[in-house]
Amino acid sequence: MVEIQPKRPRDAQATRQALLDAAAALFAERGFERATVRDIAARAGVNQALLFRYFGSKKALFGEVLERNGREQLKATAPESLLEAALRGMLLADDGRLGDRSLEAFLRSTGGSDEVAATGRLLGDEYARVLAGLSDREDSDLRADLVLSWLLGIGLMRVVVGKEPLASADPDEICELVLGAARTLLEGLAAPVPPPAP
Amino acid sequence: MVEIQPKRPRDAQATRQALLDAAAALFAERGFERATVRDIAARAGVNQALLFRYFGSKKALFGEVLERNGREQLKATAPESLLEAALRGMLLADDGRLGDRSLEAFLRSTGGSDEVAATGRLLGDEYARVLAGLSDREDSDLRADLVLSWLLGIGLMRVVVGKEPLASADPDEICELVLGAARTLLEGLAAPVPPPAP
DNA sequence: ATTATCTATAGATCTATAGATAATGC
DNA sequence: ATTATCTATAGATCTATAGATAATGC
Repeated sequence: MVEIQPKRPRDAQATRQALLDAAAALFAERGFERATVRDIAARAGVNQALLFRYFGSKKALFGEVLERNGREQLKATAPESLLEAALRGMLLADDGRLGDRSLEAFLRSTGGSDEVAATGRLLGDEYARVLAGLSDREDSDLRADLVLSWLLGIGLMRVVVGKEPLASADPDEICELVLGAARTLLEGLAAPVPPPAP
Repeated sequence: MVEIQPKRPRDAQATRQALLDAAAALFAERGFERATVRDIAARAGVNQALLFRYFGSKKALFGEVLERNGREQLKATAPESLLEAALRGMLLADDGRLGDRSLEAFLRSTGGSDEVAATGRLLGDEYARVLAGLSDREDSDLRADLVLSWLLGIGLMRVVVGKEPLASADPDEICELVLGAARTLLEGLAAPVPPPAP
């Protein structure tokens, strides 16, 4: 299964990028702790010492991976589409798709170290701020946090834990259930319990 | 900060229990990987070799911790109260409280190993089955999974990540927002968007 | 005599670094 | 000459085990 790597020309920039890509994939597959620097370097097809030369430490590399991918989606998506885009990105994580592997990497790494959690918190703040902008309620920040929590929880159960039937459920079906409830929560409609029909 | 341990009488049962308690606390604080067997044994006030004698391996100990605490709450709570009980249990996790530390342990350990995730899946199945019983919809199992995902996501963001304002929010306020939306989701009321008021 | 507990250590990792080697640009 | 890349290894863990020690029950 080991591909014969074509001799790569000396190119610091390309090596750096290869390390970032390999790290993104391995962190997503195994989480921070179980993805070793040797595995990452091997997948990138470069020597393990270069990882430290270009990123300083494994934690610093993780931070760059998370920021890079996360901010990409944030900048590329309009606020009112962010919720659906983030949810669909996560629901498709299993496929060969790239995209929001950073979220998966984060979910598999949270327990690992406080610095990992801190990196995730920064990104979470940005997502939540956008979501809060969709709400007019005075507690919009809290509501946004709850919606964001739901997104991450669904990713945790579906992708990391593999809980059935959620793990195999149709993305459209999940979106319909989740987006409806989430929008209701954000827009502050109190989702009143209707009087029992006779 | 190290307490002088009173000489403990030789008691295999008590030692086993002390290890379980220490493990529950440390797994919750640091997650599976970062809670070392030496730390656990030290907190229990016993020798590290006893952990292997009584539980076989660190993973087996983790499994027992998770099962013991999780099933306690499941058995002690009526189905219609489970959602609120689990949510409140998690919201109070920061306090000196014991209770549902197992959930925290799980959240901090998910990335760690597939066996850890598998243990969590078993427990999740039981919770979800109870929640699904509250719903009459044909997709009640999926709806229950989504509610359970929300619970875990909130725990992840509040306790592990420390996302503000969620981390410091009043439990009652969170319960009001979450329980309303979750019940709506379970009971299958489609949370219709009301027509815009003039 | 039984068995709970402890000592000592094997064996396997993993991150990170110091310094050698070799490909490029001038 | 510069600098991208590689070799070799220090140094620090951590889980798990084999076998010694010592407290209890008969």
